[in-house]
Order: sequence, then structure tokens, then C-alpha cells
Amino acid sequence: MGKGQETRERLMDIAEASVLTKGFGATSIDEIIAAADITKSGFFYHFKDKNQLARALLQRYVDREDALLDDLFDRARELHDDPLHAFLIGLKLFAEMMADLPNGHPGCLVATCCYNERLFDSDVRELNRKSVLSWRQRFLTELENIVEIYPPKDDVDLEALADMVSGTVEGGIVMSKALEQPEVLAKQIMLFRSYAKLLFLPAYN
Amino acid sequence: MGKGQETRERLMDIAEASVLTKGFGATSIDEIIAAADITKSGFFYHFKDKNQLARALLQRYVDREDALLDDLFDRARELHDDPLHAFLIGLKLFAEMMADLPNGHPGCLVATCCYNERLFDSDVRELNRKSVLSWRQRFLTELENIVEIYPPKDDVDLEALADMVSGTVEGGIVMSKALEQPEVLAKQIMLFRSYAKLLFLPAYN
DNA sequence: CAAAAACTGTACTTCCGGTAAAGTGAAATG
DNA sequence: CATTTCACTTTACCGGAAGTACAGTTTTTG
Repeated sequence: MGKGQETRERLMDIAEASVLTKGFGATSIDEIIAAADITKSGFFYHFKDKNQLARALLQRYVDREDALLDDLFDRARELHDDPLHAFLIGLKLFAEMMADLPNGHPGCLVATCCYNERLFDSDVRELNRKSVLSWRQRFLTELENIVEIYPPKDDVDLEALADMVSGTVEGGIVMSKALEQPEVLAKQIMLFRSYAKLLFLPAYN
Repeated sequence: MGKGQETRERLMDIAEASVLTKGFGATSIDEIIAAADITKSGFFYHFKDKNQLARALLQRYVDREDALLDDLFDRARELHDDPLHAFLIGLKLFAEMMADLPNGHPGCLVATCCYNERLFDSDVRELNRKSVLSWRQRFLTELENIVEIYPPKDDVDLEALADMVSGTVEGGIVMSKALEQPEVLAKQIMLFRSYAKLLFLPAYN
């Protein structure tokens, strides 16, 4: 990584932490450059404006989350051949990971974008949409493998059910932040897991 | 309502619409006063600063949502004596109401506050916490009445389950906004309802 | 060593949140 | 009927933040 990329990443690290705790609007460029010990011109050499920073932040964020989920559910599939059990293990691992964050989940940039729409251009909105759709696709595939073996005990739209994973995480983060209780997020994921058990597992009656 | 109250409400109406679509940071006072046809000093006569506006907005918002949910679940209890069935009817009515919003749910001020922390003082954060806790209490009471009759088919923490209602709504709103598909929210509420059925209804096996 | 990359320095513009203080018309109050 | 209070307007100003312009300087790299 060249020196330019290094500085760029450093700026993004500082910005991301600030955006996730204070919101995008409350994160000033002056503050970022002070923390990064760089001049304003230096900042604008890397990002032509705040929108470009947002775009880069979101792109990096969704790439990382994607890689993280890939690892996690790959690992779950290594632990169990059956798609349902692998899914349930994956959810458990996910919940544990969320519970292990010492100060709670820092927040989700996707949600930040939703509640700060105006700050972002159509590129950012599109990127946001795509990332949510990729989560939908990821879990939909997983669920399709499950229903082939386990007929669901209630009439559910698999696409909506796939979205429920993302929704549970987004909602859980909001609840955790509002209540200032980090453990809420993990508990919500475990409740979704309980739903998956009741819906698919034959033993449950 | 005196003339002062009328102007105040008008300012809040304009501000609320803008905050929910663009976020708090992107909503400028200049823009509000232009739309309300009032001077800047006029605005600051009603609200001493932007924090006070946020506080008033959030208070009004949670009061309205509370009244709305009171009506809805009261109505559901009129339609069925059994607490579980009344709860399921209430959820259905809720989902229908969310589906009927022509342009989708405008967004939730509670979540807006979570993703704009810095803009708000501790009063606002406390108000936010209280409002989430009041939803928790509302649904917890409902669930306690249910478990007295219907033993749950999985080991769940009722408090977390009560929070899942709020979480589903918050998550559903984020998903709807990110995907630009208003129907997602109602579908998510119906999935939570499906979970409640599987968890409590004996007929399901 | 030369060129390109990665900045610094200075100066300026616009928008926004917020303050200060004097003034004004309408309506309530005594 | 006079006076006070309410609900503003007018004018002028301040500081912070985003962003521009552009010339100059250091650092890296081929």
C-alpha cells in the first residue's frame, strides 16, 4: 500500500468512527483533519467533497461486512452439513460476535445513509440499495436450500424472511443505541434464530 | 389554540417532514422559516435552538405513536377476548396500516435520533430511551397475559420478545427506505406475527 | 535525477446556526 | 381607555464549517 492509500485509509478510519457515533452531519472535516494531522487541502486531495467520503466509507463498510458474513457462514457450514443446522449455527456465531463487541455495535452505515438521505448523492443511495439486496440474496439462497429439506410450518415469503435477517440487525442496532444496552442486538438475533427453529425444525411442536 | 401555538405547530409540521426525509442535519432553519413564511427571529422566539426543536418534535411524535397504538390494540381487544388472538389481530391491523401509507412510512424519529446523536442533548436521548421502554412495557404486558394461557414452544425472554416488535418496525423502516420498497415494512410485521403464531398457538405443529 | 504523487499554505466565499437589541401591531387585561 | 403582554419583524452581526483556487513544497518512485 502506497503512502497515499495509507493516508486515505487513516482519514476513513477516523471519519468512520466519528460518523458511527455522532452521525454524518456532526462529523466535521476540520475535526477529521485535526485527528489525522493533515491540512484541509490534504483532505480534499483525497476526497473531492463530503459525498465522496461517504461513498468510500459505505463501499468499504459493505465490503468488510460481506467478507465477515462469508467467513462466518462458511465456518458454520464446516461445522454442520445440514443447511438448516448450518444456518442456525451461523446465526448463533453471528449473535456471539455482536455480543462480544465491548461497547456495542458501532452502528450501521446503511442505516446512517437512510436517516441522512440528503447528504448523499444517487450513487450512494444506489450503493446502499445494492448492499441490502446482496444480503437478501445471500440469505435467500441459504433458505432455499433449507426449504428443500424442511417444509416450513407457516406460509412465508422466503424473500421477506431473508430480509428479516437484515431487518433484525438494523432494528437491533437502533434498539441497542436507543436503550444504551448493547446486549439487545444479540438477543434479537437469537430471537430470529428461535423463529427459524420453530418454522423449520420438525422436532419442535 | 392561540396564534402562537398555531405557528409553533406549523413550524413543527414543516420541520418534521423535512427531518424524516432528509435527516436532521440536512434540515436548515432557513429552509423551515422560508416554508413557514416567518423570520429567523420569529423561529427563535418559539424554539431557543435546534435542540429544543428536536425535543419538541420527538415528544410530539412519541405521543402520537402511543395514541395510535393504544387505539389499534384497544380495537383488537374489542374484536377478540383472547389475549393471543387479540395480539395477532392487533399486529395484522398494524401491518395493514403501515401498508396503507401511500409513500411508505416516513421514518422514525427515534431512529433518527440514534443516528444523529451529537445533535441532541441528554434530555433528547433520555426522552428517546423512555419512549422505547414504554413500547417494551406495552407489549410485555400483552405477552404476559398470553403466556398465562399459552405456554411458549421455545424458551424466550419475554422482554426481548416485546422489544422485537419495536425492532421489527425500526428494521422494517430502514429496509423499506434502503430498498425504496414501502411494502417491506408491512411484510416484516407479518413475519413477526408468524413467529408469534408458531411460538404460542397450539394448533401449529 | 526527473517526474509524478502527496501534500502544505494562504486566502477567500457561501451557508448555517445562533445572538443582540430595538421596534411594531394586535389582542388581552385591568 | 391605557397598558401590558404576546407574537412577532427588522437590522446587523458573529463564528464555524464546507468548499474553492492556486501556487508552492516535500516525498516517493521509476
